[in-house]
Amino acid sequence: MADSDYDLFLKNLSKHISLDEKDIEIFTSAFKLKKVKKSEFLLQTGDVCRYEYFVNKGCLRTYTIDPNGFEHILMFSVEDWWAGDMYSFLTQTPALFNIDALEESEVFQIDYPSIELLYKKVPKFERYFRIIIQNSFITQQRRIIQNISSSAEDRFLQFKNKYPDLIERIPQKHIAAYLGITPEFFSVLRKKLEKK
Amino acid sequence: MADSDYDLFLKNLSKHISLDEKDIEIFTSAFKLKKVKKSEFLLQTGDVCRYEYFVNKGCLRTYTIDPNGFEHILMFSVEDWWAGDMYSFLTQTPALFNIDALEESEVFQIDYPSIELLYKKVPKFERYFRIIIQNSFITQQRRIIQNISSSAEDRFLQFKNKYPDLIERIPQKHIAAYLGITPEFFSVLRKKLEKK
DNA sequence: TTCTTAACTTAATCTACATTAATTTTTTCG
DNA sequence: CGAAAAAATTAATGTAGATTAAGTTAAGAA
Repeated sequence: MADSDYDLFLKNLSKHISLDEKDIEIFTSAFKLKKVKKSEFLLQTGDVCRYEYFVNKGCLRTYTIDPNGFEHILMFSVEDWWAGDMYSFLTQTPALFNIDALEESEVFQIDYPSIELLYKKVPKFERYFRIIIQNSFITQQRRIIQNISSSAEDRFLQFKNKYPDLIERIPQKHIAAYLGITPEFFSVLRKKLEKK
Repeated sequence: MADSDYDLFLKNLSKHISLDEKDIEIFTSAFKLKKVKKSEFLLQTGDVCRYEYFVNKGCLRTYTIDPNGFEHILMFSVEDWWAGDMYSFLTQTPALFNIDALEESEVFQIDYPSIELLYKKVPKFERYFRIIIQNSFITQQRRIIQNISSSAEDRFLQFKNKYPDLIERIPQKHIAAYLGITPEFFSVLRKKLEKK
C-alpha cells in the first residue's frame, strides 16, 4: 500500500491539526484501507458498528428501513467525508443504521480500541475529531430546521445548491429518500421546477 | 458566588472526565454565572453568539423565525444541558438562531477566547466537549430520521416518551414548533390521542 | 446483443396536515 | 382581585404530498 493512498486523508487531517512525520506514521498505521464494491454493506441494522470510515473514493449512504420497507437516508458520504453509526460504534451495541456503497468505493477504517488508543497517543487527534463532529453537528442543525420549516420543494432547492454534483451522481430515488418524500412526488417536483 | 453554585456543572463534567482540585479551580473561574429572566434573549438572529451556555436552572429554547413570522424550535435546553449557536460562536459570525428563556433561568457562560484557552490549559476539556457534542450529534441523527420517516403523531409520541416532564412544563405551542406542525393540528392530535 | 430488473414518469385518488377564523380557557400583571 | 393578553380549542375549507397502479426508460448481467 503506497503512502500516496493516504494523501486525501492526511490532507483532511492537516486542515484541522498540524502533522509531523511521527504523527503521519501513527495515523497511516492505525487506519486500514478497504475496497468496497457497489451495493456492498459496511454495516447493517442490528449489527455492531465495528469501524468508523473515512471515504477516500466513491460514495456511501447511511440509512434506515422502516416497518413498511421504505428507506430513509440520513446522509451521503462522498470522498473526504466520514461515515459510521456513531452510537453503535461508541457503545458497541446494535446499530440503527445501514451503510452501503452507492458506487465502487474505498475507505479507511479504524476500530474502537484503535481510536481510543489514538486519542491517548496523539491528543490532538481528539481535537481533530471534535472539530469534525462539530461541523457535522452544525450541518445537522440546519437540516433539522429545514425539515420542520420548509416545503419539499424548498428543501430540494437547498439540497441542489449545497450538493450540486451529487444530483447527477446517484439515482434520484435516493435524493427523495434523503429529502423525506416519495420518488413519485420527487419526480413531479423536478418537472415543475424545470418548467420555471 | 458560593462554590455550591457549580455543583451541577462540576457533576456534569465529572461524568465524562476526571477532575482534580486544580481543574475545578480553572473551570469555576472560566465560567460566569448569569441569571436570565423569563423571555429574556441570550441571543438574537444576526448577532454574534459570544457565549456557550450551560443551563444550571430553568429552560431555554433555540429557534428560528421564518419569513412568515412562524417560530421553529431546534432544541430545548433544561438543567444539565448546553445551549448556543455553535456555528456563530466558532466563527464569530452572525447567528442563525434565537435563544431565549422559557422560564426564569440560570446559566454558566463561557466566551470563545476562554474556551480555546481552556482547551490548551486543560486538554481533557477538549475530550469533554467532544463527548458532549458527540452525544448531541447522535440525538440529532435520530431526530432527522424521525422527521423524514414518521408522522406527526408518531413524532409526538416519541417526544412524550423521551421528554415526559417537558410537556407539562412549557406551553404546548412550543412543542408543536419543535415537532414541525401548527398548534391547531397539535391540539387535534392530542385530543385524538387522549381518546385512545 | 437481448433479457431482466431497476429507475423514473404520469395520472387519478386519497389523506395528513395547513389555513383561516371564531370561541373558550388560561396566564399575566397592574 | 379584574382586565388584557396569550394560549388552547374547534370546525370548515384548502393543499402538499402519499398512495396506487400502469406505462416508459435506463441500466446490468448473461
